[in-house]
Amino acid sequence: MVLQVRDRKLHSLVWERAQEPFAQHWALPGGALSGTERLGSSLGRHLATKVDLTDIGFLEQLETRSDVDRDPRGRIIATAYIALVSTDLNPTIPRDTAWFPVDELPPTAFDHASIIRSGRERLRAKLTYTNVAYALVPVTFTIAELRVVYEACLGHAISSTNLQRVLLRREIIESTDSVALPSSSGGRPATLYRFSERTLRVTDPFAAFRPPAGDVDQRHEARN
Amino acid sequence: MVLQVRDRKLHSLVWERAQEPFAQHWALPGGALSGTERLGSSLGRHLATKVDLTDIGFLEQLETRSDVDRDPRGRIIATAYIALVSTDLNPTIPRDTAWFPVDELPPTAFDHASIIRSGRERLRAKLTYTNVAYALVPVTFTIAELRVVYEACLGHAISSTNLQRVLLRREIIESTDSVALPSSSGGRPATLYRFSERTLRVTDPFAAFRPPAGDVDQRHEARN
DNA sequence: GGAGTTTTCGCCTGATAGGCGAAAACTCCC
DNA sequence: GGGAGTTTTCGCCTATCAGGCGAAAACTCC
Repeated sequence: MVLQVRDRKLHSLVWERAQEPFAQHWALPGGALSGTERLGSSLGRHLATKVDLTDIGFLEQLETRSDVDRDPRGRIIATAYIALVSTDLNPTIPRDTAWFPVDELPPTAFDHASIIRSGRERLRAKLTYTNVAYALVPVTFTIAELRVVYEACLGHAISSTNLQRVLLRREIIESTDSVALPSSSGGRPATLYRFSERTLRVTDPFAAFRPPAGDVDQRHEARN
Repeated sequence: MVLQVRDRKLHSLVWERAQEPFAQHWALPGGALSGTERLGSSLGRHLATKVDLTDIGFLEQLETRSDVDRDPRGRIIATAYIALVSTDLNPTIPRDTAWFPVDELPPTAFDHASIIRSGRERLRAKLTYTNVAYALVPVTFTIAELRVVYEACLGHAISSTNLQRVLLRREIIESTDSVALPSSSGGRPATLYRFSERTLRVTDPFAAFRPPAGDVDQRHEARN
């Protein structure tokens, strides 16, 4: 499932199926697994050949569906992934492919609508306690741009004041020296920000239940 | 992966393999998927037939492994699940089966050690922002018992004072009228508590980025 | 130069994690 | 029966962080 914020809405990349079952319905990109390939790289290959998407900022396994009747042809097991694409990319896509807002999906094939809902929830959750947003925006961005992305994914309005303060306080983003080009509508030119890290980092979800201060946590030294 | 807190440590149920590959190594319980079964019920069947574990309080898909070389016999794809068992259950298990502390694992088969690490991390995370602990303790329990469970899973000491206050404040647990039998070591008899809900409920991971107060969130009415 | 826009910053409030210590309610032993 | 020791529970206080509000800053356009 390839997700990108376009036109202030969270979109998913979908393919129109030519063959039965579900001909003329929209399906998530993907395909059968070759015998010598891992799931992750299989997805990368499918995307690179059909769409010119080579730099995916974030790729994560979502879940595996095994319902017996999810495919009328018989038992097909599918593992869904989430891929996030930055707003500054606009890959050329084949004619049978389209971006659809996740909240205004056309008739979908298989259980793909349900998978997309599940993926959106995962993304919503991760936005609030990780820095995944780095994969959804360019390397540098303004708070206003970042706000649009957060609003599209979370599905509700948020204040740019809060967004800026919270992310700065958590040291998830940091300001650069440069400012964005003044917009045509006037207003103070926005500072450009960047993510301090562009790899996944989780903010401790709760202060609660943390080890007491000064505890060295001997039992789990090899934390990873 | 069946997890239970025993003797103040988080344990995983493992089977000793009789056949190659990895004969005499310990592996996670599980088996091949029958043609007409979903992954979840397949796990239930495998557990019920070999071990008398019928009431699993919590069962959740963890992840699917697809590395080409994870099984020397060839490409085998495996989907791992997490099952949580309450401390008051002690199922009879076959002779080739054992509970091992997740931090003191014997030589394990395949990538199962890595899967167990991954599962432990998932459990740690969920303990801090959900009420999953309901599946690890009996219906009623004392704060001291609950603390042992949390400490075993989190891997560090926590204060029962804080645990009690935080979980009560979040309305995750509530006190009952009864008290536990006085322990032989003396001390004030502990109040018995229960989880207000015994189905998974997530505490909002952060206050940040919430919809502004009074916002009805029209765009995501059909939240599920 | 003034009006309108957008961004940024500072001040304050409210909620919550969590440390510390005292009180409560027991058992055991002399 | 009266300590002494244990364990649980409660109250008080503090530190941290989300977040509302408003003012100042820095532009464009007329």
